Amino acid sequence: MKHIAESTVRRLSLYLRFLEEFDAREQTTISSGELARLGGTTSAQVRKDLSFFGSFGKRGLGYIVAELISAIRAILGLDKSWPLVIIGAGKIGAALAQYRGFSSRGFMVVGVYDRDPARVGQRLDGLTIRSQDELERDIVRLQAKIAVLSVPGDAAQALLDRVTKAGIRAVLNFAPVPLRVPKGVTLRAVNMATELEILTFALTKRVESDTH
Amino acid sequence: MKHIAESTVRRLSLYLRFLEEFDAREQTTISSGELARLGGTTSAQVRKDLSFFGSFGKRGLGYIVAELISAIRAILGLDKSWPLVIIGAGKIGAALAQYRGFSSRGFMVVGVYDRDPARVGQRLDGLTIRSQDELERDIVRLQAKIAVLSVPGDAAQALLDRVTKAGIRAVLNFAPVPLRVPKGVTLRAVNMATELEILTFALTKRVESDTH
DNA sequence: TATAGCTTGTGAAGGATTTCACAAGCCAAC
DNA sequence: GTTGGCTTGTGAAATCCTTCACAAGCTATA
Repeated sequence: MKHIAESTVRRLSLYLRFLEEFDAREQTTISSGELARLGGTTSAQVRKDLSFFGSFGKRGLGYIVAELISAIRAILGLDKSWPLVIIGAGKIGAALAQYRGFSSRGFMVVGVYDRDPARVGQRLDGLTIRSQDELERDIVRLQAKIAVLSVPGDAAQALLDRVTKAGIRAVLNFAPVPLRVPKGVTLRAVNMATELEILTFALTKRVESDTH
Repeated sequence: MKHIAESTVRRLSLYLRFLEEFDAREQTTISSGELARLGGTTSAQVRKDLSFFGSFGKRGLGYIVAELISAIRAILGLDKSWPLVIIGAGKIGAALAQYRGFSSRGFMVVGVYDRDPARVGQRLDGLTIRSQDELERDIVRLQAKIAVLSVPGDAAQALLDRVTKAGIRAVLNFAPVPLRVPKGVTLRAVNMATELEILTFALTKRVESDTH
């Protein structure tokens, strides 16, 4: 398959959210134009995004909501269940472990780990916080491929190295440091400071261009 | 000024992080090649990113770390302090309110708000959770231009409308719903499900291309 | 069966971003 | 001061992504 841009995948995820809403309201068909309006893009963009993966619509009619949902789920890999481990049960890790939005989309938090012995054994919304010593064994046993890393920056790389050796193939990093992964492992970083800095850049530029 | 791509701003934020590390280690100069290696990009990209804003280096030598830090800070608007409000003191909101990484970069959490009367009045790391009724007054009084929105999806749009009317000009949205902002307001969304779906897409595609 | 009214799927065009490649310029050594 | 070794800044080329525009095809109606 040709390389797919991240922007396309991101939009597919967005379309899926709208489609699920439409499905709940029992609307059966939808046009690329409607999806585009909701998603803040153009109808051509919607059709192009989908066209990389096949043709799912009916000319003159649009898309059958239920069918398109299945199609996008399959494209994104959401037709399977994904066990994931959360490493670091601090503020962010705990918030994520208790976030309800995951299970509805096929993500299953199967383990939460912390290095602090005081935290190990505490319960977090149905899960018991486990020692980081158990990480490798659990990842192999549960066949987890996805890890969420929410530990202090100085611990992140070492833990990442350990879990990729144990079989983790995709990592969502919340630690505010850039990390290296071996080939074949996908890494995404969510960095609060960077997000805010993109905002201040926009604010700063706006003020400047107002005065010129 | 010509339009600047978001990818450029994102990289500048990343360079800044490396530069601050170098500064702490008292290294005085750095070349575009070194920055590129750390940031996972190319030296030409680093130089091009900077060239939109001026020329900050010395040929044959590279960049003076301290000077480049000041320059990038000014570009991103980090040479001022930015008061920000956090709306919603649930798990995510509370985690953000207690996150230490903000203040070091010029962001000052000046208020945390919740609609739940049981939460109002509780203390959160030096701040008292306030009622959402106070939002407008506080935003005007404190001249806050940035809001972090960490409320349930169904409450997000109404709160966003209120705070933009009160003077908020940039919003970081953690609610898992797409939002609309008036012209002149910058909106960024952080959506955990989308981030994970980009990972599963990568995982799924990898498996497929392995078997073909 | 023919027609009118929509909507998809997709090459081609256009626009944006990244990479290339090299002239210009600085520093250090002698 | 001259030379050698580096590194920047930047047009031009290449690549990537989005938008345009229209033929193809579906549905409904008569």
